[in-house]
Amino acid sequence: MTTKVRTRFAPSPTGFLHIGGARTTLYNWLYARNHGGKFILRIEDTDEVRSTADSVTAILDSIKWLGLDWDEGPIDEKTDRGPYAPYSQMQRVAIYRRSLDQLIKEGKAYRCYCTKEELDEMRRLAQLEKRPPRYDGRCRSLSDAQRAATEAQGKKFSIRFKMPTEGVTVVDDIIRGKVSFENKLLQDLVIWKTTDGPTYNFCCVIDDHLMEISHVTRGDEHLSNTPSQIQIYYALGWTPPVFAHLSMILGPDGSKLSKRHGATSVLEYRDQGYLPHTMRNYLALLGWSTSDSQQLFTDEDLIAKFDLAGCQKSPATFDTVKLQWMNGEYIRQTPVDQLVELAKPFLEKAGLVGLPGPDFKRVIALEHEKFKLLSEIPALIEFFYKPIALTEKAHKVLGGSGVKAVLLGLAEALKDFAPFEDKALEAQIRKFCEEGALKAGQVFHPLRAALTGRTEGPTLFLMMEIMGRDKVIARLREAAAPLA
RNA sequence: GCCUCCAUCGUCUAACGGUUAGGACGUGGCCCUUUCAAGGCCGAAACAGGGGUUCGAUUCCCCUUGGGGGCACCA
Repeated sequence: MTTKVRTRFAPSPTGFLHIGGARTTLYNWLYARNHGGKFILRIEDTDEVRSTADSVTAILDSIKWLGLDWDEGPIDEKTDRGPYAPYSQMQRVAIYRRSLDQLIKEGKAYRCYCTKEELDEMRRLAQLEKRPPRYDGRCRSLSDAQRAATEAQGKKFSIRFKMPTEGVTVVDDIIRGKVSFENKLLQDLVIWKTTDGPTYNFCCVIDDHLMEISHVTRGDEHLSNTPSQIQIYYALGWTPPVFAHLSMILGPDGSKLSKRHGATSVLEYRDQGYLPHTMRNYLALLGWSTSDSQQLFTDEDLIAKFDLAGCQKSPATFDTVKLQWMNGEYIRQTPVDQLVELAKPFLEKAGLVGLPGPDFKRVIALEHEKFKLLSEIPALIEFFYKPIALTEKAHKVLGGSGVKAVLLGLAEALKDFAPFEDKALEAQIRKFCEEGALKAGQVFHPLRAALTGRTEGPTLFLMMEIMGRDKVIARLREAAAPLA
């Protein structure tokens, strides 16, 4: 019998999709696609105070931008698609309540009347006495009479799940192997809040079972929840899915990746000008690799080769430098027409769209191999469109002796020169050098400085062709004017 | 404090007892070149430490050290 593969990503909408979540999504997606299975998106919004609709939107947008699709789940803020709808937990409360009733009826869960203060005190004492800080089970064996008396006082209650007190629970993890936990260390967790709503560890189990999830792949931080969840599966008479816990992503200083390390939201990477394909490829390699250490993958390649069993157990450091290198690789692989489209929002933002000047396509093609980020395109090409501002180095180059005569001479030599094209221009300018007994460098460097305001930039003559005669002559004269 | 996981170049990683410990990013040098890139070639750079097991350990076991995660009526 073959089990069909069904994976899921189940974010709680309390913020943006961060890099770690993106990788978890990617791995689930890859695994499902690799096995011809389904990838499900489920929204875990049981935290009523922190969950927001904006977060749901941001998460959906992030996953879409990454270029990943899901077979079941919310398709927008209002609509769900798939046979197990709804896919947002707050719309599934009636379902959880049925399982809750079952557990209570079978004596596997009980009412707990402890207040937050009592629980805090319990934890504090336990810590003090160097015992594991866990709920001591004081409401577990209340008699009916005690219960009635307590409730007569109008005390509110939560509902706790009775964990086994002996034996071990073994988590069989694809990545980590068998991990055992002593049951006496598990605590009776709250599965239903005082506010009459379900908690994460409860919903998660029920949904993964009902949605027939075959593989639960999630972050390392959930590993210690897993034995408790497994016990809930057992209590409900269900078989747990296969688990895979991914190691964390760390910042450059070795601590958990967070805001102080820079961008953590997927959307920020979009806004910085990374390509979705770069993110997919880079994230895939952060904790997973092929035995030949292949670096660049097409999506088909990635789907074909990806395997959860090959994932690294140790945490990985997120390296922006390598990310940028990879983005440069993929930008170079992008056809110019497409690159122009991708650059549009950035050109727009920089105020270059609509200004007189050459076609973006020619300019972008000219500098194509230089871009590492889409966001740096405007700065590298803006001298074609905006008045130039001299960098310090360029200023120095123009201040050299004899530069004024060179610039004016060039303006004269080019003012009627035709055709105003790459090769012809090069021949003409080299001739100009010869006639003036000038070294190429003595002419090329001031020329570049005058035309671009900088000392580095695109290949000179093709750039002049694209810039056009009028602008070239004007800038030569403009640069020469203030010189002695 | 308790539970649990992890440990190869600066970083991501390969190695499934026997290798000159391989690749990639970054880095150093050279080449190409009007500049900056891109590209090509060459180089430096790692098995955390200590015990075992074994003819032989980066690889298996134990301890130490270091790091991560968890210990909520948050997910």
